Amino acid sequence: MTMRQQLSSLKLGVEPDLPRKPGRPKGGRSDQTRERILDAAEQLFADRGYDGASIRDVAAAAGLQIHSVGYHFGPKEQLFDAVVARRADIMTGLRREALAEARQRAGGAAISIMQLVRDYVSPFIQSASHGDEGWRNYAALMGRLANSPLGTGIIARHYDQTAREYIAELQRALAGADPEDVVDGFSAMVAAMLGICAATGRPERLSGRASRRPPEDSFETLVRFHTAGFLTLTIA
Amino acid sequence: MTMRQQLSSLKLGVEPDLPRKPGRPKGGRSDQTRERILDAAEQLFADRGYDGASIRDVAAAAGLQIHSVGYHFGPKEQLFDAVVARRADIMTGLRREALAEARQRAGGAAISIMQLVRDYVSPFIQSASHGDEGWRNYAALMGRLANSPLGTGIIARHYDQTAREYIAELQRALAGADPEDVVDGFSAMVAAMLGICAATGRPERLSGRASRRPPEDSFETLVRFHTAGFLTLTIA
DNA sequence: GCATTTTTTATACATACGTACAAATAAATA
DNA sequence: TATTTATTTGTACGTATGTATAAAAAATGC
Repeated sequence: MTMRQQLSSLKLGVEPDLPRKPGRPKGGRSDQTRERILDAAEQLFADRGYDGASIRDVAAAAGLQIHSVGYHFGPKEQLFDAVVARRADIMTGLRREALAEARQRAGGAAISIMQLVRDYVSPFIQSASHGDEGWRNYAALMGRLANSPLGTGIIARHYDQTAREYIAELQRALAGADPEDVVDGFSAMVAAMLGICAATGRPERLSGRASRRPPEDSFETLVRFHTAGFLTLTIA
Repeated sequence: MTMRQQLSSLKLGVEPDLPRKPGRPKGGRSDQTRERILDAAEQLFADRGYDGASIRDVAAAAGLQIHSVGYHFGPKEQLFDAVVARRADIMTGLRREALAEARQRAGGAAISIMQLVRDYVSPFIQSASHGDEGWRNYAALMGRLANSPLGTGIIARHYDQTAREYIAELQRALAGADPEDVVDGFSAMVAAMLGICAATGRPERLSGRASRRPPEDSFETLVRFHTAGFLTLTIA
């Protein structure tokens, strides 16, 4: 029995609802099907990676036949991109909104480092900890994607623009700091954010804790920790 | 043409040397074969992930027939573990050595935060930047493994013990800080370390730089940044 | 010098994969 | 009511996968 087969026998959180009959569904039922496929793909890609999750697994987890996935999303790569894009758009919206508000409050002055760190990281960690299972799967998927060649292009497409805006504000608030250092600090912050939400169990093992520390607690630590890190970059 | 097939046509750094004949090679030639297989597997696992790299690809990259891989390493999972283990042992040795020296220098007193950060991170970043191609591939592989379920057990097996020793020293140096915060800081440090060596090209894109920043420069920034982060944890 | 061991090649097998095609069915449209 | 469109099912195809078996060939050991 291969590892993939072992994994395939795992229960998935996406309940198959009902076996459905062929035929055009009434109303926008197809949108619902698309969401179900994306949910199932999100979980499987997060758990097993792009190559480890098959289209068959996705279809089965969504309670559909194989070809329905291809019908709605085309080839596998497009399905993967659709999974990432769905919540990336939401995430980017939240971050841009927070940035706009912070800019307004600052009224022309530089935004504080702590505020920038908080505003960038908070939507992700809040979604991953308070959101539904889909958000948790999405967070795990993004963590897995972070250092992989496959993820690079997708992340660039969906997240780089907003990242650059935050970096510009960080550099403004850290006048005198080497801009490259600020980028490194930003990268460190993102890496820590993804690590917190990955739920690998490593922090528990390293601290001897029995249960997982609430991501909100780690979030507060992350904000303090990385704010201090950024501030030290101004000291040449 | 599938994506995997496109990738398969890429040139690999492991040159096939010569087609060899069957039969027992003289001397410890088999050790050399094992190293070649590990080198090829290291690169392919780093580039394409566990499921994305096939045993056939590994064998071809090493200039061998398919079954030679299975002969030397058994099933695929054992090959993967052997790839990780080979350099993990070296890395762990360097870190423990550095820690022992630092303890001796401190002579019973707590080791400085900056020293601990430097000693833990330095072997990895130095190997990944000054070492041969194998070390670069290994660093990329570890980054890819960091947030994946598959990597969790392997990392635990090879890296947790040393990590706990460093964390204990960090907690000693940060008397008064919440031990859980220290673990979060350590996790952040490791995540940043892996991100620097992943060579995804994202820092270049975010900073507008044409070429990659030398990892040594990022290393110095990481040390400063994370030392400041740890120090702020003592302020309740 | 002959038998044994080690390592490699060559081939085979059952399964899983991504994708495509044809048919069926129900809603929407006219 | 007749036609079209949208969506799902069922099946099929060629290829790739992990693993196993059999054979061959070179070095070693007695």
